[in-house]
Amino acid sequence: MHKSTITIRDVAKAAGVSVSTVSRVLNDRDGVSPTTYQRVRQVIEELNYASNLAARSMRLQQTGVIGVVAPDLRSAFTLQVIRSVSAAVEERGYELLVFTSSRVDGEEDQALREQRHVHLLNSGLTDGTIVLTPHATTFPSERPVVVIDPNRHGVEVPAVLSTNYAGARAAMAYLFELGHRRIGFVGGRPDLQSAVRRWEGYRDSLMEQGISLDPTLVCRGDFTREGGYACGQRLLSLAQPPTAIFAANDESAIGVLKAARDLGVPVPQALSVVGFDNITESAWTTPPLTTVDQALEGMGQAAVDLLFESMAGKPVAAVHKVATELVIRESCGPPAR
Amino acid sequence: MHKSTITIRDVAKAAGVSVSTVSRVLNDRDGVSPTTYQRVRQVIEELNYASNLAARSMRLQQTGVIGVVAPDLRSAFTLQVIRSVSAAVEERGYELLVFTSSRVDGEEDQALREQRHVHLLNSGLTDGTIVLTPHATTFPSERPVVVIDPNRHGVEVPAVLSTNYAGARAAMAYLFELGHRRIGFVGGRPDLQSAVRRWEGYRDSLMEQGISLDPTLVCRGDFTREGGYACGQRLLSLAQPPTAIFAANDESAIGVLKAARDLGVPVPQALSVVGFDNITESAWTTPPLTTVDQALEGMGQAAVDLLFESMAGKPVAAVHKVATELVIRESCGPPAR
DNA sequence: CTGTTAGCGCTTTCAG
DNA sequence: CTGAAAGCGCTAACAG
Repeated sequence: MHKSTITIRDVAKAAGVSVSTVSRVLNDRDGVSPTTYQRVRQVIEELNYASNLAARSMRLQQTGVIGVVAPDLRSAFTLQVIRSVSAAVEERGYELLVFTSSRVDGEEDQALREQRHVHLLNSGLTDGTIVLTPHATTFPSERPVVVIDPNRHGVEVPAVLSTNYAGARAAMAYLFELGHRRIGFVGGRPDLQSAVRRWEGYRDSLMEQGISLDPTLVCRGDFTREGGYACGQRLLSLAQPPTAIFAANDESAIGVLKAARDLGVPVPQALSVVGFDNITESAWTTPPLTTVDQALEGMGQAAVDLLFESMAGKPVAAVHKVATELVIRESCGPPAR
Repeated sequence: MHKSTITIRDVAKAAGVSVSTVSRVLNDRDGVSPTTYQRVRQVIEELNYASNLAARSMRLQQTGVIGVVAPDLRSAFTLQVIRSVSAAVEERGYELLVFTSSRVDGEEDQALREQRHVHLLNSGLTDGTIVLTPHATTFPSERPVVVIDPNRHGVEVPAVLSTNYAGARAAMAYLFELGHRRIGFVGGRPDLQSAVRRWEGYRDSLMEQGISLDPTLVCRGDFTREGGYACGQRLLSLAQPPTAIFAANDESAIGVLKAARDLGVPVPQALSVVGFDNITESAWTTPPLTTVDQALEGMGQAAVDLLFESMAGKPVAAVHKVATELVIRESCGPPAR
């Protein structure tokens, strides 16, 4: 069933030419007579030949493939960024290869895994690689590497980040404007830089309004729906529940929405909810979620731009910030009298 | 910045041994003295050396990597299957490489692209490849290939399918049981086998109940939310709207749910909705969606099982069917009076 | 215009 | 136990 590999040599033999001629035809190099070209092309077609990426990449520096190393395919954030990277990469006529490292053992292992995967790709298969939400801060690699939303400080390769702090401030400003004073917070994993920045935005906003931080209103989630649901349940069961909840990402916010629904708390009448990310999902919730748009498309695009500049040998900025913007939908209103 | 590639030769030189010795150490082959082994290991560590996948795979037949070729990363179906494949692959200690071919030009191109990607992976990089919802029916490949939910008939490699027809029948039976007689249908793309089978299930169920098919109640969607939304709007705007809608997949059903909400039609009081797939999302809709569980996890698992059997040289079944099961949540009820 | 040849980095006989 | 050498499939000089 599985045909034994057809190599360039087989093609050469069948066409009665040398391998180099076939190679020239394959790569559309000059210096091949039209007659020969035709014949070789035909044989390639007949034999259903396709060149071997491994061999090819070992000889060339260019492969026309960009790699992506993603922690796992579970989160909507990851997926949407991959999709935007995919679009940007294809626009440039490159292909995309994704390596997943879903098995999350420990944080240390995670970083090592990321590095290994980057090497695996960048040592020949790909012309450059983009790493999503990496734990590693350094990548020994022969080809350019760009990271998106790194989890730790001090990353030694170009990074694309969004304005997490400013975005959180904007969300809070909106809630204040509506009249909310008692605002709950559903945080993300404290080991993630983005989660920390959003938390700081929440905290500082309160402070500026002269509202003292109430620890009972802060719940530590984990960026998942389930986590958000649990936090929502806890916050809404308080003797004095918040009139608004700012969730550090949309998945958490969706969990809060569900908790509110299960507890019979109408949104936005009795509770306002704001998320962060603007994943496509958030436009489809009931009610549609007001959230901080992280321009996920923009992040993928920016990362690809940085990567190609880097591949072209140009010096690139160490950090590229993508602006956030509040998207107002229907999950917020003034506090219930 | 980008370190010049460190090769096995560099390691050999630094350790004062030959490349073959280093190779032996790398692959934990016998016949290396403990002293030498230690020294080489240490140098590898110091130089931060990692072997080159391209070169390695050119020499070996085993790479420890399984490939996945996916049409695009847009649909939840695709993603969830990839995730399940990922889990099953990792369980066996293999890595996963995903090639996406999002650019959908035409159907023909799609098939060619799939074939090219399979070859690219299977010609050395991967030990076997799984293709999701392929348009191609044949895959010239040197290594095993297994497909999941092929779009066309007559696929020449082992395929994993779910019982689409039976699932659709089960959904319809449930609606009949609740008392519905006027049931709308939101179909999928007619070029997809699964969409056709679900449509047939709908049609035959009606026939068996002695209900003649009303073309105005049938709307052709495209398996997307937007398509489902448009269909929902159309069906619910009918002079005599259906009391229930069976959507050929969950994404469409979610679109219908939104249309109902926007038109002020309460679900399940005035409209029952059933989906198909049971993507994780469907448990989080308002109200939670009753749907036909396609055992997406099971499909990925089954495909990986088939692939490994095939890789081990065992003969495998041409078709592996995964059973569907109706999951009853809160989107259905008896018809309004 | 075309063929010969030398590697890319790696593993694996085959000799020491 | 270790090294030299061949070759995986391919491309890029270098000669004809």
